[in-house]
Amino acid sequence: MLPINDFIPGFSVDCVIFGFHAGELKVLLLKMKNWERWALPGGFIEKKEDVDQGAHRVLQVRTGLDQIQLQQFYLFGKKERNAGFSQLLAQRGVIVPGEEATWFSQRFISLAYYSLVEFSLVKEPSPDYLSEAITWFPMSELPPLVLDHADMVGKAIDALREELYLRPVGRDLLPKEFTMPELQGLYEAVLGYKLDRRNFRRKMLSYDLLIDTGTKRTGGANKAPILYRFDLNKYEYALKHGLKKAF
Amino acid sequence: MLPINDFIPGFSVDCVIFGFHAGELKVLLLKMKNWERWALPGGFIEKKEDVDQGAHRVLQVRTGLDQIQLQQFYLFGKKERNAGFSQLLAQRGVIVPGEEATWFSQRFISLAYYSLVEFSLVKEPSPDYLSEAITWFPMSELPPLVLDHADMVGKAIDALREELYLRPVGRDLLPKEFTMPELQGLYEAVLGYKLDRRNFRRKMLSYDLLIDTGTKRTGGANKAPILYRFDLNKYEYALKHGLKKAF
DNA sequence: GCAAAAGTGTTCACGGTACACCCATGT
DNA sequence: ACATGGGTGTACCGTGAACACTTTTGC
Repeated sequence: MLPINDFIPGFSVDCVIFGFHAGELKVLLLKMKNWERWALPGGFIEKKEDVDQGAHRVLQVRTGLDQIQLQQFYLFGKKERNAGFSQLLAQRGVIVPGEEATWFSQRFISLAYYSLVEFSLVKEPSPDYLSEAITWFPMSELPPLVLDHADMVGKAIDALREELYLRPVGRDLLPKEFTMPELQGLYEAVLGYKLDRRNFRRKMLSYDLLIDTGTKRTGGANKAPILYRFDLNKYEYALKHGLKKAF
Repeated sequence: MLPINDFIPGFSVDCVIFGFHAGELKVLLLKMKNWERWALPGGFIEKKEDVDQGAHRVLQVRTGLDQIQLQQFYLFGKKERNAGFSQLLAQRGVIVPGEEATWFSQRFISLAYYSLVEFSLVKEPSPDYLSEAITWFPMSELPPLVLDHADMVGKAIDALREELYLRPVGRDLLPKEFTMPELQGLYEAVLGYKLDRRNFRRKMLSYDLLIDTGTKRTGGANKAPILYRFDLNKYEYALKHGLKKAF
């Protein structure tokens, strides 16, 4: 099963993966085996790898997602946060008594990351030994989660909203090409309220991050919106230096 | 010595404590015993306490600082970050071979916090088993630090600067009563550049966080500046909700 | 009275907000 | 043609940036 002896004991990582689809912000969750509870993709870090690097590995193994930006946002370290969890896993036959149950019954602290990924990047990966399904859930309709994972999602969205104030968002959540209304929908989904169409467009264009591809998206019963893509160099620069100054 | 068995293995916390004095931003450092290197106040977390709670305890024990807001900002988890450190400690007789040396020779990951404290709160505490002195250093003249502690200071100041964009700063760094020029000096010290006196004043007053105490600071060969204090309720509110919206 | 530094005021440009109007597309 | 939703324009206000003048204090 798990190569328990290779892992840093008592330490785990969990990833809040945000996606954007059908005008809604979604979170990627794994279904626990034999249990009507869901969990963030997470796992353990090997003794011989960097923590950040291990987080990428864990995410890749459990969701198939590769080459994803992961952003640390909080270490969850309450003493009782996983008390009793090992028993619950054992009761449901997910783990077997012995070394494995002992491993899970340690006190764990967990470093949480969040990430923005394009919705379509997630293929249905083969379920692993802990999970039997992987699904996007809208932020507004999260199922019951294990442990403090609901807290994690809450703190992650807070962190993402703050990010929005200082840096652009969208490159990793949208397809390469997208329309202005789609980008606005994303901002609205993250912020949780509506924005003025015309002012949003002007403001976004003023950042000088968008390139007009010259093509339009046809198919709707309305004027075909312009397809844009991000100027990746300028986007990177804006990520590093922020969009504006306060003083 | 250390109650090693009570600690979470392989995990530590470190605190970047910022103070403000004589127009400069300073960092609180402890001098290593028998060694021309300095370290951030840090330590280990007990198995029976929350991580955040343990960080407060560590800070209290090593610096005497109590009732301090601590803000997590990054987990330092590079694999080799403390490789060889145990030997260095042993060579200098800070620790003795055996259980203690084994403890320190584990791979450690370290959660870093930053905090803002009023300069005068730090009394010279009795040095502990690892350190022989405790001193404020100006950000611009940091001495050689152990491990990745210089990185920690760097990332902490970055985090603090971002904080300045969204929330007020000053309550914890200044005395109860302070003048507008003093507050401006603090902002300039954090940001690293000068601000316009008149515009700063207007902007700060517009936040509606300051209360005119009615008294002035005399003693300088110039017009006596007004003493202000923060409206603590409004300050708390601003901390929670941020100073402005971007969208 | 003079230097030093604080308090107050004014002007200008730009960005944000709140609108109304026109245009392309599919049915 | 018409409904739908995207693109463009304008007027107003508030904030931020740049800058000049007056006031107070200690020597």
